[in-house]
Amino acid sequence: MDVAHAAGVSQATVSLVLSGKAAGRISETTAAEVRRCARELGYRPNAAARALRSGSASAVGLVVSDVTHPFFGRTLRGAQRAAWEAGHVVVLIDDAYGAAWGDGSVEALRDGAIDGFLFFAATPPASLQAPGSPPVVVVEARTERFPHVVLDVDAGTDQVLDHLEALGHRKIGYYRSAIAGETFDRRLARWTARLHALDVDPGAVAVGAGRFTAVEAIAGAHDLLDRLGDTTAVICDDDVLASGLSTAARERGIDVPGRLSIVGFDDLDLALYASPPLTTVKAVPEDLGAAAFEVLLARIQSDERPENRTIPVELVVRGSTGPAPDLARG
Amino acid sequence: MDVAHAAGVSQATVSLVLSGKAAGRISETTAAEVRRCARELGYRPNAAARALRSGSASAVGLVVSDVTHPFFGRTLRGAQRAAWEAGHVVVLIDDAYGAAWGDGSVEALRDGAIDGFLFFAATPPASLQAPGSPPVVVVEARTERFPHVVLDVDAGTDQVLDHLEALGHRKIGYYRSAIAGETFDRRLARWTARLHALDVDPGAVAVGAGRFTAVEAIAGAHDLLDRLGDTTAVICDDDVLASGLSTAARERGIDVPGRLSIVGFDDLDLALYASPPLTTVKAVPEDLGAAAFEVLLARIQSDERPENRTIPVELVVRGSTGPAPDLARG
DNA sequence: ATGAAAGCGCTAACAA
DNA sequence: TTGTTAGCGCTTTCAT
Repeated sequence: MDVAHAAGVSQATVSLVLSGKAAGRISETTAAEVRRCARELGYRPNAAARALRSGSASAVGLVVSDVTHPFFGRTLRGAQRAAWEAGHVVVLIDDAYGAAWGDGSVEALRDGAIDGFLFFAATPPASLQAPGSPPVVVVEARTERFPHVVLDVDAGTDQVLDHLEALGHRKIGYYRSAIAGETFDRRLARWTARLHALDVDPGAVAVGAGRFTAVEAIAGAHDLLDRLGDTTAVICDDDVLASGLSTAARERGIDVPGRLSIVGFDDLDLALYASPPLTTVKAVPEDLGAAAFEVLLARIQSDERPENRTIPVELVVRGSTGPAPDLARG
Repeated sequence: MDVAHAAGVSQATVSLVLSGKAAGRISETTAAEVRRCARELGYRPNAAARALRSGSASAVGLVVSDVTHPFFGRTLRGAQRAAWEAGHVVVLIDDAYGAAWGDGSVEALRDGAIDGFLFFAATPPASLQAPGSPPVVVVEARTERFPHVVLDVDAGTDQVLDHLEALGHRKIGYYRSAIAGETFDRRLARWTARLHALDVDPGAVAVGAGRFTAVEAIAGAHDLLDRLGDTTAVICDDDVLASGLSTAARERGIDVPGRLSIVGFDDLDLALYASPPLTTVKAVPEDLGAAAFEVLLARIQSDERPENRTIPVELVVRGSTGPAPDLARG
């Protein structure tokens, strides 16, 4: 049960060898023997002791507003994988859109257990802004206080609007997220600016809001369709909402894209099941997650504030968008 | 910086108060003062030290075969929530269907950091069967070696088959998971038995296999449809596959449910976006996850092997199933 | 190239 | 009711 004893060396030697700090300090013969004994005895260093002594737990906390959303599942995968490769472990906290914060849940992740936090579209509690708090990186929200990693939603939204405009659409509606988020605010701002440029009153096109579940996305979409008017295209804050809109339109017999073009965001698997498949803005959430971890790691290791990162996105045109109909004639 | 000092008591008193073991041992006056000082100084106990000393990290590892699958997102949420309420933290490992195991990833979750493991449709490595290993509970797979929590897939499959049979279907095909899993084997066994009872040769109906991504689910569905023959209904191992089949059928102009009935499994949000919405077996993955954590906790605390648990499921009939067509006439 | 020894911040047994 | 004390298993400095 005792590697040091079995190998006939001191505890310190074992530590050096097993933590990879033996180079130039311990003879290769000894090191090999230590490793052999460790393997034989099934020895694994105690993480708690290591964390206590070294002050680093090799663990980061991921706070996600909704583990259930397909986008976050993939972001999580990217972050988890990057963390794993860097020898870090990932602690998951599902915030359920703020439901968990009332009692200061993050604080419960006690010192010593976590080297830093990643917030995925969730807002870090005030306590993490205090000096001496563990480092924080925010994903998909630009903040002053923390370094962040975001999708290039401005460019994505512009591409969507360019595409629709090229197809002749002017009355472009918006199906928004009912969940607040800086990322959604940015998209809204681009859309508003574009409508103004087109000399269209944003109040005169169909707008709606929905939450990220099928039932609510479809219900919200019906509300929006009730007020469709002469709107010929709707851009959506994500593919869940877009799928809801696509489903609602089908339920009403509204032809997509003949009567209505729909554009999603994220390029989730969902986009391919819709009929017709959704034109959407392709993001690679795995990259987003991985980049976020890298930034956090840089922050943990260097103590300097790392650069913010922006992950590119790309418009993918599928069947849900088409030329604007001439409603005056139709 | 030092609560004991600030409150004028010993370190031990602080420990007792802050870990809730003060009842009947420390005066309420003292306890209140300690708590006040702790709050004032922003003191939080060091988790690593606590874990080292007490031998329990209050953390469990969740090994998931695919964080990206909507079913697991919800299962994860259930487990995470239950763990949180019990004061435990959840460490996430995304196995990516076995991709991560080559280098013995779980072993890297070093002793002292994890009190136990939950395996979601992933197979615990041999090392966790050794005596002295942390407790393991397996989710959605029945095993001899470990306690487990599963959905009642037998009952679910039977309900599906009853439903289809009542609608007059005899040639019932099967769209299987290309990913192996005990849960899928069970469903297959029920289906095989039923076909035999109906005097139908399982080799004579349409069968296919697919993976849980849109692209592969749709591709696999097309393969299956190539060999549709006189099959009038297909049951699917989950809603992802069923959605793929629904999409593929639409692409081919196959009427659902007029020509082909489709049944899914899980009742994911996906089921509602399909057209028509999918008849499926409703599971509540949050319950599954929560139950799994409870079983693990029981195992951690009592050291006895806890009872296995089975979570009930329920058939939800929607538009994707209908009476069997009379193919001879058609 | 290796060992001895101190101590990270807690908890629990024992004293008072 | 509270304080004293001895470690938990490691890493790290300082000797050798």
